[in-house]
Order: sequence, then structure tokens, then C-alpha cells
Amino acid sequence: MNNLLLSLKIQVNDKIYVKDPETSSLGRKIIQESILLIDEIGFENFTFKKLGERIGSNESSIYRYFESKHKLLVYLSSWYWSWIEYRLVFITNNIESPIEKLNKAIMVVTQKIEDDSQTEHINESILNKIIITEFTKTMMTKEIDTENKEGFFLIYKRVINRLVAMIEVVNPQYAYSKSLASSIVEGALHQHFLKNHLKTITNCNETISPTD
Amino acid sequence: MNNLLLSLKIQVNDKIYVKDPETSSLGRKIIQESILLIDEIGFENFTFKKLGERIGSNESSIYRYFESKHKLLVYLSSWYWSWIEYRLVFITNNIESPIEKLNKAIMVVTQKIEDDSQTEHINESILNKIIITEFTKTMMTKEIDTENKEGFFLIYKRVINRLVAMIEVVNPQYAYSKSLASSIVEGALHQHFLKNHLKTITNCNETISPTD
DNA sequence: TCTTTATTGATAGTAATACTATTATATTTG
DNA sequence: CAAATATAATAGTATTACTATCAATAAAGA
Repeated sequence: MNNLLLSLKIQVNDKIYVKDPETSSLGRKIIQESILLIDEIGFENFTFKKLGERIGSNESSIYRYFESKHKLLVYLSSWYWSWIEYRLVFITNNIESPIEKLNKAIMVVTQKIEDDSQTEHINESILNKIIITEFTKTMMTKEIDTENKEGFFLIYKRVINRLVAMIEVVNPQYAYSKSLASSIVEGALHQHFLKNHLKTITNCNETISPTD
Repeated sequence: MNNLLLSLKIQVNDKIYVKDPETSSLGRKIIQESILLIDEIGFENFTFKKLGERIGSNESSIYRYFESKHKLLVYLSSWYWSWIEYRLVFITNNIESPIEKLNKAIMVVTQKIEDDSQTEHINESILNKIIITEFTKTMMTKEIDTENKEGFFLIYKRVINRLVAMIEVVNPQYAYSKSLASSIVEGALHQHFLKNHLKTITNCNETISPTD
């Protein structure tokens, strides 16, 4: 992936933050450490106060970047899906065979991320872990319809739709391409979760991956 | 389904509650109204205080039944899956053809519930609605491993395993029966959710159901 | 029927959460 | 070097998620 990300900035809908965290070192620290802290203690136990203590900064300073911890999670998710989209486009680029292209794409959206540290302050592998358990919480709220209208989930939907397009090239007659694509992405996250916590209701383990 | 439930009591792991809500009218009121209130305002906005006001009772009285709102949600989920299990067994009973049996089973676990009011105090259709958006929250916590050991998710896993068994009768060679079963159940809930909120990434709508 | 026990209600209280507001102090930039 | 901007420190509010105590009722048992 050749360090392309070093010069390319992942863009996130600016309605999600108060101040863009990529524009300051405090902002980047917030992102970096929030990923680690959410992974360690879980999203329900995560607070801006704890994060502040951890980064040697103040609760009120974090509020200048994000209105709420919910929006911070939406930000992290958007960043994640944007990063996935970038990899999706990059890795499937120039592949002639539609089926091979779709295969690669499915690999990208379903694979466990082994740390591929391209961005200094974001640990993609841990971010992948928190997406597995926390991503649904960004959407499963009473505010979803408003937030959806404001474009909070655009990048995620774009990833799904890229998959849909590839499926339709492989089989233009298939009537459920959208549901298939969303099921692949969401289903893979879910199988990763089961593999880690409810082993008795999945076949996934050290040798069999959700991608299989 | 012939009113069998009128004489059969759905059993929920007794570690989930402090006092069995089925043993008193206040308990049943808590169950009945919590379903409606969670549906109305969402689980994050739901509190025992609000529930108390609504049922004309006291916050502290509700705490005598459930330690926390999380456990109440675990209780509602267990009740739901227990009810699904009962229907699963009942509806697929005496069906000879394995494929037909599996088909019926898939219908049971994926269909939207139209109110089938067998139990006076539980509105199954609304309970189904809250399961669609709130069920993952019972599991996606830092406490999952402990709670899983305590048996909080036994009924859910039993439902999945019944499906697994039916899949294996249809095709004993299939290597991913567990993952398929868990994906069917979880995936159907997810498609129901998308159909209600993110219509652009599902093919499900008024005419096409997740069951299809 | 009377008494004991269990259940519920009312009130108060605590620590933590999820913020907002204000002011002081650094730091950056023009 | 001044002005603007960013951050830190502190305080404060309303709400949440409980626990504890005690009084009032209702139900059950002797």
C-alpha cells in the first residue's frame, strides 16, 4: 500500500466533530488514545474524563473536539470505513476478472486487520477490534434517522455500495445484491465477535476465518 | 399455537433477576411497560425512574426485581428467544422432510412478528422491534465472558443450535453450519433494521422480507 | 382473628456521568 | 511584539444509577 496514506488524508464528514482532530497534536492524541481506551474498558465505561487523565489533558479540552462520546465513536467508525474504502479501491484496482475482483473485495471487508501501521497515530488493528464490538452502537439509537440525514453513515454506505456494484457485475440477475453486500460486511464483524466470545455458535476459530 | 402458552411458563435463567417478575402483578407490569417504553424512547434513554413514573410505582421497587436496566434487557431478550424456541419446536414438529422443516424454522427465526398476543402482558410484536435494535447491546459489552459463563445467553445459543441441527440433517457435509445458523438469525435482525432505517443498503422493503 | 412476614412506597443520599460556563494561562501567527 | 487562538483549571448543573432506611400495606399462617 506504499505509504500513500502519508500524503492522503482520510476525510470525515465535518458535521461529526466540533474541531477537526487532525489539525492539532492534541486532536491526534484524542483519536489515538480513545481507540486504546475504548478497547481496554469498553464504550459504556469510556468517558472524556478518563481519556483526559490518560492523555494528560482536560475533559473540557476534549469537548472542544467532540460534542459527545457518541460522536467520537461515529468519527472513529467513519475513519475506519473510509480507510477500508481506500484499501478496497486500491486492492481491487486493475483486476480484470469480476469474480476475482469481488473475491479480493470480500477479503478486504471481512479480514481481521493485523496492524498495518501506516498512520502514526491510529492503530488500525485495535480500531478494527473496537469496530467489531462497538460499531452497531453508532447506528442502533433513536437518533439514527436524523444522523443518517446529516450524512453520518455515508462512508459506510459507500463501502457497501461498492461491494454491491461488484456483485452486480458478477451476476446482474441477482435480486438481493444490496442485502448480500450488507450481510457480508455486518456478518463478518459478527462472526469475528462470536469467534472471540461465543465460540459454540460459530465455526470460526484460529484456522477458519469469517472470510472463508 | 392454540393457547399452549397460557399454561406453559417461559423459563428464564434465575441469575438474571433479583425477584422473578412473573410472580407478581407489579413484576408483570414492569415487563409489560418496559417493552413499550424502551420501544418509545430507546434503551439509552430508558431509566427505572421513568418506568416507575409510567407504571405509577417507585424506582426502588423496580430495583427489587432487576439489578440494572442491562439485566432487564437481558431478561427481555431471554424471554424473546425462549418464546422463539417454543414456536420453533412447535411449528417444525412432525414435519418429515428435512428441507421443509428447515424452511419453516428459518421462517420462524427471521419473520417480523405481527402481534400474536398470547401472553396478556407481553406484546410480542413490540418486543420483536426492540430485539431488532437492542439485542446486540446485551452482548457487546466488556462483561460478556462472565455473563456468558453464568448462562445469560443459553437460550439464544440453544435456538441457534436447533437451527444448526436442522441444517446438518439437510446437508451433513456442510462445514459451516454454525456460522450459517448464527448468520441467518443475526442477519435477519440486521436486515429488518436496515429496512427501517438505511433503506439504500438493503433490498428488503414492503414486498421483499428478510425471510426471502 | 391476630400476628408475623413479605411487599411496596416514599424519601434521602451518594458517586459518577455528561455536559456547560468562566477565567486564567500558554502558544501560535501575523 | 501584539493579537488571536488553543488549552488548562476550576466550578457548577442536571441526570443517572444506584443503596439505604423506614413507614405503610397487603398477604399468609397460627
